[in-house]
Amino acid sequence: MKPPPLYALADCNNFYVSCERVFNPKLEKKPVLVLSNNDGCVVARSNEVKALGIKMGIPYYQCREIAEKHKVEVLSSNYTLYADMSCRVMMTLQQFTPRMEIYSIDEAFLDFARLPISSPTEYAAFIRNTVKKWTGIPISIGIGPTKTLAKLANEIAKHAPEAEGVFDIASRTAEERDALLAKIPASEIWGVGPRLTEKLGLYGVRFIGDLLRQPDDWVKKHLTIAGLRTVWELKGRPCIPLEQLPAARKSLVSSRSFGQPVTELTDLEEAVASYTSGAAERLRGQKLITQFVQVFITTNGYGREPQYANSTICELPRPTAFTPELVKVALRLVRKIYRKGYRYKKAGVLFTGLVPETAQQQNLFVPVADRHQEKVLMKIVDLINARYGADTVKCAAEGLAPGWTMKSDRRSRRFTTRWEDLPVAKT
DNA sequence: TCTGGGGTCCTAGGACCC
DNA sequence: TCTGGGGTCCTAGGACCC
Repeated sequence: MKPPPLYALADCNNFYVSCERVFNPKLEKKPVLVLSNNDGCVVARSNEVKALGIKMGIPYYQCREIAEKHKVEVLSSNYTLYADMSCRVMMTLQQFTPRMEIYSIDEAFLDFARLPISSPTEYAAFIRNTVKKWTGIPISIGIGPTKTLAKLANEIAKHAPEAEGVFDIASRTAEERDALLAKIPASEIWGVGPRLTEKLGLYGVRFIGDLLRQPDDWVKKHLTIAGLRTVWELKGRPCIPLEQLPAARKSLVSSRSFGQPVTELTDLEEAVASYTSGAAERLRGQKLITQFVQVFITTNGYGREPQYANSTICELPRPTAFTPELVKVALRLVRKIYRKGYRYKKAGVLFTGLVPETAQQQNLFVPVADRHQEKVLMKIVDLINARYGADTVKCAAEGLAPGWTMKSDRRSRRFTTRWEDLPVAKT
């Protein structure tokens, strides 16, 4: 007999803040927030910061005053550190189930259905303690018969103090579950964002209970097929399967806002060359090659100044991950769309039509031997940059001392991935 | 003054074809 | 005044996620 489906969602609490605290215990119990790239927006908040009413995603300048008043520790994001910590958490979680989906940098779904356990709640509590002990990262775990319900259970686990970080919605009776869902705002549902919340509100649908009372065809009409799946999941009917293998990537983008507005083509060229080079390195890291290169540039959409945004795309004669070729194409594209007289805020490069490097088509006009040389060259460049630090070797087109780089004034050290940055226990 | 980056999926509408 | 119908493919835009 097939056991009934049971999913656990493990979610790291305030993940980036927790990573920082592992290596800087002085931050414990203090208000801490982490900013996005370019020190632009708030992307992680400790509970103390949440209590101050500082909202997720807002631009930092809108909360600087209150942050300074309450002596909030403000940090730039350190993605190298977070990615490595994420890896440790995921490896730990992996010990507890043969079937797991890494959903994001700080979340994983664990299949609990086939495990020889008598109490999912106790098992989850054990997992939670182990992750904390092995990695230093606090997590919460929600358990449910579908992924959407496990997500919701996780929210409950995080906010109900008596839950102690674990909540199992599957073990509740139908009445208990209905009573619980009736009081939760529809905006908390996985897959319901601000737009849909507003739209639902117009129809008087404010709580999950309201939504579950709507007939299927009403849901499909107003929320599309994705919304209908969500509603079925909320009713306990699994529609979103566990994805153990990450889906094949379809696109890869590298884009940045500039620390200061850029007006000159030469600066844009350097930025685009640099993003292209970084994107190409990631492409190779995933053993992919790209068929299309797209470049986009844009002025600051928030400002009142004259606006301009454009993008253009080029199909390559054959898919590749060879940096010099990609940079050459990207530079041609940025020159094509550049217009003098604007203050540019952001540029980016998008690779689409990705295929595995092993699936490469032969091309009559490009000798196989040349391609082999390209591959060897890129491999050596990647090795050097991995060992001696990013940008030890790079294209001249990327510039030497660019003035357009992003702000990152308060970044912590790369404690776990650079020898020079190893934490010092005592000096 | 200051507003992130990197993804996916769905739909509507136009182009095009027979 | 009348002005086909139905299918596919592609793209842009909108919505969501973290």
